Amino acid sequence: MDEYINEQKLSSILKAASDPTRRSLLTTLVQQGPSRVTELARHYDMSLNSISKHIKVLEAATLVTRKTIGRVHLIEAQLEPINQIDNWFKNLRSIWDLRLDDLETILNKEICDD
Amino acid sequence: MDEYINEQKLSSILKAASDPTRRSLLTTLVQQGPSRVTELARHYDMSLNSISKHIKVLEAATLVTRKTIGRVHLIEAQLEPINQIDNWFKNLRSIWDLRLDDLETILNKEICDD
DNA sequence: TATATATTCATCCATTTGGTTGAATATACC
DNA sequence: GGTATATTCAACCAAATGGATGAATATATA
Repeated sequence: MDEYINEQKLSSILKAASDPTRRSLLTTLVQQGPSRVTELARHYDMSLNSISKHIKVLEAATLVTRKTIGRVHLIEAQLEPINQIDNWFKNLRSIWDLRLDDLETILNKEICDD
Repeated sequence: MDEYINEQKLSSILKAASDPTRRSLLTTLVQQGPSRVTELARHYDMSLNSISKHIKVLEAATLVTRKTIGRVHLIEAQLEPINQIDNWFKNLRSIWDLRLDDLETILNKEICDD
C-alpha cells in the first residue's frame, strides 16, 4: 500500500533531488555502497563541510541513512523514498486520463444526440 | 530514445515540482485542462502575481506551455518532462543492481575458490 | 596523555526564492 | 476615445540555500 502521498515529505525529496551535487552524491553512493563523508567529499571541488551539509539535506529527505561507527559516519543511499515521486506522477497521470475519458464521453453523447 | 539525461533540465524540473503550490497548480491544470491565469489564481489565498510567478517557473521547466489569445493566457500542463525524473531514477536503480550483481559475483568466486 | 583524524556546529556571506504591492502593457468593450 | 479586464514587469522584503571558514567534539592511536 503506502499509496497516500505526504506532501511535505514529497517536497523535501524533490527539493533534495533538485541539486546536482546531491544527485551526484546519490549516484556515487549507489555505485560504491555505503561510504564515509570524507571519501564522498574527495570527489568534489568543494569543502568537506559543504558536502556534510548536502548529506544532511539528503538525510532529512530520508534519501540516505547514517551509521556511526566510532568517529566514522557511514552514509548509505536509500532509493525507496523516490517511489513517492513516482506515486505522485502516476496520480497526476490517472487524473489526466480521467479527464480525457470524460471528454470522450461528452463527445460520444453529442454524436448520439444528433 | 531520448534516454540521455540533461542535468540542468532535470534540476529545473525537480525544483519546479518541489513546491506544493506548483504541484497543486499542475494537478488543477490536469483536472480542468488549459486554464487562464486568473482562474488558476482564484483557488489560492495568494496574490495573482505570485501565481503568475509560479507559472513562469513551471514554464521555464517546460512543465506547462502558454497559448496567448488576445489578453487571455491559456496555460496547459505538459506531463512528458516528468519522465526525465523517471529516467534518472531508473538509471540510479540500474547502477544499484549492477553493484549488487558484482557483489554476488565476488561472493560466488570466493565460494568456488574454497 | 598528547596528537592526529573524522565529522559536525556556529558564523558569515551572496544569491535565490516566495511572497508582497504598484505601475505598465495589451486587449476587449461601450 | 475612454474604461474595464488580463496579465506581466519592477521593486522590495524576509527567509532559505549553497558556499566558505574556524572552532568544537569525539574517537583513534602513539
